Amino acid sequence: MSYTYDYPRPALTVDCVVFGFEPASALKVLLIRRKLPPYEGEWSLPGGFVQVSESVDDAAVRELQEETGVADVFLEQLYTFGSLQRDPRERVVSVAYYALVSLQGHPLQAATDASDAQWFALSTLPSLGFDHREILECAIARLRSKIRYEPIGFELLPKKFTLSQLQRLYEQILERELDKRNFRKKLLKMDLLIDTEEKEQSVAHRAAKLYAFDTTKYIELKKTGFNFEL
Amino acid sequence: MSYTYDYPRPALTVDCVVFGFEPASALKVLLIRRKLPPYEGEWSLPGGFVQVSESVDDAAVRELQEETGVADVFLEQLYTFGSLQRDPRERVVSVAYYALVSLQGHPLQAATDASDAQWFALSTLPSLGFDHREILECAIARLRSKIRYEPIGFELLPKKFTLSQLQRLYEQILERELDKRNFRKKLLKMDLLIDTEEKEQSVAHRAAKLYAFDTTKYIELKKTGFNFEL
DNA sequence: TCAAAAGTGTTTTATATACACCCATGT
DNA sequence: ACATGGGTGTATATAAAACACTTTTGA
Repeated sequence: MSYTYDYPRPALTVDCVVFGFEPASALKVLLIRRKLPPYEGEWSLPGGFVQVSESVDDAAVRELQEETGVADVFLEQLYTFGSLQRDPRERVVSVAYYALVSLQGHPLQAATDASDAQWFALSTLPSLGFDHREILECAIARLRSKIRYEPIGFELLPKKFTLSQLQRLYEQILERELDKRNFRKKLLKMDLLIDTEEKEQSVAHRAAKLYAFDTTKYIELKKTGFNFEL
Repeated sequence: MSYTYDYPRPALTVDCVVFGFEPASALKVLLIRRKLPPYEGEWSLPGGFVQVSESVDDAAVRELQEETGVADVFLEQLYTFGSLQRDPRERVVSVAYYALVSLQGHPLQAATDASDAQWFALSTLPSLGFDHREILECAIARLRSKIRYEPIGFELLPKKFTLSQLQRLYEQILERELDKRNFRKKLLKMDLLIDTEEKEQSVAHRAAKLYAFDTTKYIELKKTGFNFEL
């Protein structure tokens, strides 16, 4: 690697695809309305410039907090988008991240200016500025494949959840129906769900048991070669 | 996303982890010896600055060609390393790539200055400058997981190869022994290998059949939901 | 008492694993 | 004729898939 000191550099940004799920609703993505050109008034992913004084990961956390109020969530690097014409003004390379949040307990009003941030169901997305549609598709693909071999789905649910909520989440992300008995059998067999001894509240039918994911146990099992697979 | 025009920007580089395999030898990585500080004289991954006029992908291709002479190979983005103290001189964010090359037919002498590029077996790596060891570990992890569900192993073999060569490649990457009969059964059942009707040359034992991977057929099958899994 | 979702087992089918010998070729 | 790796099949165990009814609860 050879270094030159003052040379023209691409600008560096982060963009975040924030997935939110609320049991009994659809999987959603958080978008913000742009206040400035280009694409003024259009929807785009939250994001912004990486400062020289912060790591790229930190920049993603900061932008997410600043633009949407979302904090303390699962956030993972997705892919870096580095083609030439991504931004109409100048050369911008963007490191994309995806976040998973449970919509029970992450109200949007925490946002700096919540009026400009909004959740959209994946089926009714508006058109997006820049190459953000492509970034979003990339994030959906990652979520869809990763949820099958890592227990990241739980990040989209409240700490205590029912098996039916978990199943509906998987069905939405994988876009196919799953067999209830086989799904429960497989999950319970892993022995990674803690029975909280509590039940769902105020439902107009038999109340379901609430479970919690046993993260500690999962980490232990993983060390011994265990693979979460669904 | 808000934009400021002239603000201090991190430098942006690409780094490439080039894996090479030669049947009957070990999996190797291509390193170059640094001619300039920092880490002068030490080994590091090939890489360099991203120009404003080229995409990040193109920068990776270019640096690989310039520094090692390697061209026309499988090259895929790995991960972006964006922590603060990666480079002792200034803030540098690096987009890492990994490449897969068959050592039969990619002689190193094609390099601009081959004397400074060298293949190392994974078991006898020198210490590396920057955070390149971490990048390398990340690439190994990616290769190890991806080879199980995408047919990228063939990129490390000559176009025509024997089943034993393929098996030894998998065994090295996965770091465990595989059963010969089961391995062959599984692969042949996928019906993605073309029997070239040729045989291995000049070996001191029964000559093995040479196969070629049927990329066209794989692409077709993938569309219909087929999954390469091993 | 009805509606709505929770919860539960067994059979069948497919896939993964374990395992040992003969074959072809060059020296 | 011997050493070296090439090539092959079957039996067993494990996991996936298919499938329908009873239970609980609130309205």
